[in-house]
Amino acid sequence: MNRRDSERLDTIVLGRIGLEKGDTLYRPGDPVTAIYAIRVGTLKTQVATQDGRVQIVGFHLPGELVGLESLVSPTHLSQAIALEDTRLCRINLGALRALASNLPSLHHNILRLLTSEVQHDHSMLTTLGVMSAEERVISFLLDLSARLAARGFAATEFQLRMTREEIGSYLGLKLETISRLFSRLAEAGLVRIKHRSVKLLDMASLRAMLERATALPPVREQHCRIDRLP
Amino acid sequence: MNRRDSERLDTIVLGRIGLEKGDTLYRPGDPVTAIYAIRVGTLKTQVATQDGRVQIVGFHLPGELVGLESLVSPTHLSQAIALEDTRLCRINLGALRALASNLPSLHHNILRLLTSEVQHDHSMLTTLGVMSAEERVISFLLDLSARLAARGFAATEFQLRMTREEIGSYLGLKLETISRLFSRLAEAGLVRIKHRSVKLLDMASLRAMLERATALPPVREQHCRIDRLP
DNA sequence: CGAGCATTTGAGCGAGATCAAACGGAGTGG
DNA sequence: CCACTCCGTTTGATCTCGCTCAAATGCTCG
Repeated sequence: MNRRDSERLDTIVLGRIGLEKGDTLYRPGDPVTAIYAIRVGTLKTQVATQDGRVQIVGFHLPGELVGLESLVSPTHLSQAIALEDTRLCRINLGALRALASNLPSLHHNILRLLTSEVQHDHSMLTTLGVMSAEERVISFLLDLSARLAARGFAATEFQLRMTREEIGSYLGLKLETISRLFSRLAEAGLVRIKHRSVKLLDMASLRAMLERATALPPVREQHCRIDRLP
Repeated sequence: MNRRDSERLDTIVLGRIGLEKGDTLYRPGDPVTAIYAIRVGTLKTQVATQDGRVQIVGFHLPGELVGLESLVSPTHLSQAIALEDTRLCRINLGALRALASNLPSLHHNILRLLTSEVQHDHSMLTTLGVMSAEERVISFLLDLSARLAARGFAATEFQLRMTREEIGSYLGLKLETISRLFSRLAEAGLVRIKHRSVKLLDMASLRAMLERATALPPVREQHCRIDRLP
């Protein structure tokens, strides 16, 4: 999105919202009237099952958007909750739609954001589907690090804004498992984790432990009829 | 999408493709030139890790679209493979974009399809994150049943087009576990499964075993201050 | 009819869950 | 300012569900 588009985008910002830690931005069933850009703070989005089990489907950092997946739904299907005191821009959906229909690049960007959401979800499905607990935790730390770095924050030293239980919910593990694995990684000299403050000491080794598992692979041989990958 | 739009859509169909069982439609790294509508047959889409572990992220039935998540990406990030002999319509992406910019309802529909993809992925994340193996298998059978019914096929009696191993990859389980659970559900009189042919005998009980786990909506308390400015 | 692959079933194992207890830090009220 | 309390975190002991390894059976398709 170029500067001019950004300026026109500013015209559809409805207002600013402040949330305190624990506040809900929206919940399942709420009518969808806006999407949100995070100025300061962190949110989680989660879906819940009838019996109270919760799956956290995303953590959202400053500079990222929230609520995009509800773009065309009449009501929200997930719940967004602030992990700390947070300030957001509220972006009017109707105005956004109107503007987008006159601004192909905006439309294209919305599509791009949505598809990258899908691709992130696919990588999370891979994480939950095939990775060991240790790999999931490393993958979580590296993902957080990369996203913070992309926003201009330090890549190797940061504060966790979520509890062990929330990390566990996100990764399909229990809080004790998260705690144990943090301890084990620290023992191995790969990280230093005290409470919520994290320092990644050996990014290379952490990445190496994932290379076994991560990465959307390069091209494979040309013929059809590959029904099993090596 | 109404009838007139559908007719205009027909004008951008590039051609028809036939795939044999096991053929790859596209693979990671391929340039994205089209999306596909399934006329007859079934596909799986999967992402692979460097070391060869595979996560199946979707099964795609007749009448559904494939490749939508690559809409704005220059190259594919996943691989699509036919599970049986399959015929598809190839939809030219450039033409689709051009048509969409003159046809707001088409644009809206594309967004709707993408967001429902996101929501399906969120429900899969919940499945992988919090459900037991038995719940996952039931959820898989009911999802398949519902999607087949939505396309006019029988809801309680159908053929599986995928192996136990593929079901396992989709659900984050091993093939032996799938087989054992099929046997157990059959023993309990809830289903009849012989090889690839499935008959759901007691949908009510199956749903009940999931209700514990599924469904999104209960509202929680907690206030949201939408009008407090930073 | 035979070969190869998918499926079923059994036995034993292990990663992660569960149960339990102690510790520590942040916020609150005296 | 300190003590108390609450909650998040750490760590240990044990258990269990789903995995691994193994072998037999049965389709499917050439």
